[in-house]
Amino acid sequence: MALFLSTFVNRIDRKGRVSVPAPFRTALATQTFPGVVAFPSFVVAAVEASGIDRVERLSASIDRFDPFGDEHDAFAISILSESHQLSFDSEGRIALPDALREHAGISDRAAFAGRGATFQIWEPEAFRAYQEEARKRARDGRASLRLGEPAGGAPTG
Amino acid sequence: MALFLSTFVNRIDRKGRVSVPAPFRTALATQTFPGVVAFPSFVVAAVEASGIDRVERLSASIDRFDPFGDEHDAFAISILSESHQLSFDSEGRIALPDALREHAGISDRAAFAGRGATFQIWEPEAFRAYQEEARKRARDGRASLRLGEPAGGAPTG
DNA sequence: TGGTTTCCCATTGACACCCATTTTTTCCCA
DNA sequence: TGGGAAAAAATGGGTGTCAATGGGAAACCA
Repeated sequence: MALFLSTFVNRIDRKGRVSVPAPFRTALATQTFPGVVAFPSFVVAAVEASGIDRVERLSASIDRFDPFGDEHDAFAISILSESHQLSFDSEGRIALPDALREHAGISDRAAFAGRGATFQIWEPEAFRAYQEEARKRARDGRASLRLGEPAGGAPTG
Repeated sequence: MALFLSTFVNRIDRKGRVSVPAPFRTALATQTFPGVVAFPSFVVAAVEASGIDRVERLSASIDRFDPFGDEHDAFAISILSESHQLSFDSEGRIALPDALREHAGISDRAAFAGRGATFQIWEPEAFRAYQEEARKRARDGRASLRLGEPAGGAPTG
C-alpha cells in the first residue's frame, strides 16, 4: 500500500520541472502508470495528487451511482475533468501545468506534503501557514482520532 | 506488538546520527519498514516516534472517512505531513532531521523514553524536568489509571 | 518551423554503507 | 563475589552511491 509521509520542498527549473521526492516515487512504483495524477484541490490553494490507481477507484465509485444524478456530478467534474496525468521523466521529475501552478500560487519551489494515501503540492510558504493552523487545531483536540485495530488508544502527542 | 519501556540517553554525532536503543530496535524488528517514524509532538517539546505499522493504521483510519472532509484534516496534516521516515543504518542508528531536533531543543544528546506502544525523543534535561512534573502530578493522585480487562480498554496517559 | 517536450549527460551535495574503535554489558571462573 | 575475558552496543569517520538539479540536443506537435 502506498504511504506518503513527510514534506519535501523541491526546486522548479525554468522548464517547469520538479523532482518528485524519491520516497514518493518509491511509494508509486507499483502503479500501472509511471507518474502522478494531480488536480486542483477545491478546498485549499494546493494541488491534490496520488497514483493513478486511486483515481481509478474514485472513478469506479462515481460510476456506481446514477451517472446523471447531480450529487456526484460535481465530484466527477471537479476531479476527473481537471486531473492531469504527469509522467516521470527519466530522472523522476514531472512538469507542473500552468493551471495547477496558478491554482496553488507556485512559482519556483514546490512543497510535497504527504497525507497517507495521497499527497498535496503547495507553495512552501502557504503550506507553512496552513500547517501552523492545522497544528493549532490538533492541539486544541477538537478532532479525536483513534487508531483502528488491533491496538487501541489515541495517539499521544 | 511493540512495547517500549525505560529511558536511554544516547549521543548524537556530528553527522546528526543517534543509536536507537537496542531494546527499542528489537521491539521494532517485526515492522515492515526497518526504522522509526517520527513527528514533532503538538503538545510538548519532544518528538513522537513509533514503528511504521502504527502510522499505517493511522493513515487507514483517516482514509476510511470522507477524504475531502476537514474533520480529520488537522491530524492528517499534523502527523502525516510532519512525519519523517528514519531508516536504520547498518549500526542501528537514525539521523534526526533538523526540524525535529529544533522542535525538541536537542543538540548533542537524545533521551529515548518508552511509552508502551510508542516512545518519545527528548533533550535529556528537558525530559528530566518533565518527568519530575509528571511524578508530582501522579503523587497528587490527579491522574487515575485503570487497567483494562485482559484485552480491554487502553490505558490513557 | 517556432515552441515545447523528451531524452541524455554532467555536476553537486547529502546520505547510506562500510570498517575501526571505544564503551558497556554479560558471562565465566577462580 | 570480584576480576577478567568475551560479546554486544554505541560511537566515530571515510567513501561510494544516489537524489536533486541544470542545461544541451534531439524528437515532437501544431
